[in-house]
Amino acid sequence: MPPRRATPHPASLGVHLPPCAGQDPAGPPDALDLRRAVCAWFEESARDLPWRDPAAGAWAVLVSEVMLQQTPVVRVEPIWREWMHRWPDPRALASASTAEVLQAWRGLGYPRRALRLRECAVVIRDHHGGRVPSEEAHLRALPGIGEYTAAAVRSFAFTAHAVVLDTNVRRVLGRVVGGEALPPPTLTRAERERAASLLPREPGQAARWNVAVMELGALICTARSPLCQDCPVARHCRWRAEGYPPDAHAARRRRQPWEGTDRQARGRVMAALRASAQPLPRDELEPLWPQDPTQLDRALASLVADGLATHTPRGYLLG
DNA sequence: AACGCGGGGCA
DNA sequence: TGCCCAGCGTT
Repeated sequence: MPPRRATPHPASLGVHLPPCAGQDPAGPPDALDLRRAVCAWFEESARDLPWRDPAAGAWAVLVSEVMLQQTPVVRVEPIWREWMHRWPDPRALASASTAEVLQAWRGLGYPRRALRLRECAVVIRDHHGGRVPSEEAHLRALPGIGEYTAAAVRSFAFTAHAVVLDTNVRRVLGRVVGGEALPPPTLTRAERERAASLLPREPGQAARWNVAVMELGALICTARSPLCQDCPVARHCRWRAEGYPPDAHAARRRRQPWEGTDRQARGRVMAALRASAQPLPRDELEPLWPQDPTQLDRALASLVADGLATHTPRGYLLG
């Protein structure tokens, strides 16, 4: 049984997806068993996340996906609810100010995503009649929407046939099919081909599989300490069968430092700007980063360049 | 292909 | 402390 669990009732996805039946001939012979097991597990163990509500709509899905880029679900959920209440559709967000949007993004990290999300809203309003597009090319043309997010929106919001390859899916497939502890540092063609070969041909089944395998990676097949005892596909898992060989790419995986970096300085400045209703003179910013005034200036300049801060005669402002 | 970009929680 | 998290855009 999964550790943090879930809901008294089965989770739902999209509108009328068929149950995970399985006569879909795509993929290796084993694939059918694999899919059935993962989907059955999902039915009873999935988290009841609000953006999976069938009534949520494509805008809700798009907002959730952008927020979830490199940010854990638990931190996204309350902010997502707030955004949906405040800006229930693209037109609403398109009318919001930069400062409002950045203020409301608090705690999620990577605040440039908030600006891009509002830009998405403007483009959707001006070029797509206020509705989230479903074509891949149109989605990819939106700021901040890359390969993963476009596929996720197409699959989850439009029940399209799309290969959804996030960090969870990559890890699950890498382990179960590839026998590797962790996926390579950058997404490879081989991974795309593997995922495509496992994707059910029928779009509804594909969408179901996508969300189910992603959830498995999030709850059971976790990066740090996988719960193989509770895993519905442990008997299919090559990594397990081969005795859990260590991460082959460990040497090439590089960690990003934090202490003393420009990123930390930027974050500190942003927190101060968010907390202040009025412009902050540079003198009042200096105590935030006493160790290196040059670095502070660099951080300020980059924030202004990114559109996250404005330099007025009276000081720096959010947005 | 590699790098910059937040921030919090947990082993 | 190091690692991880439903990645993207730029170089």
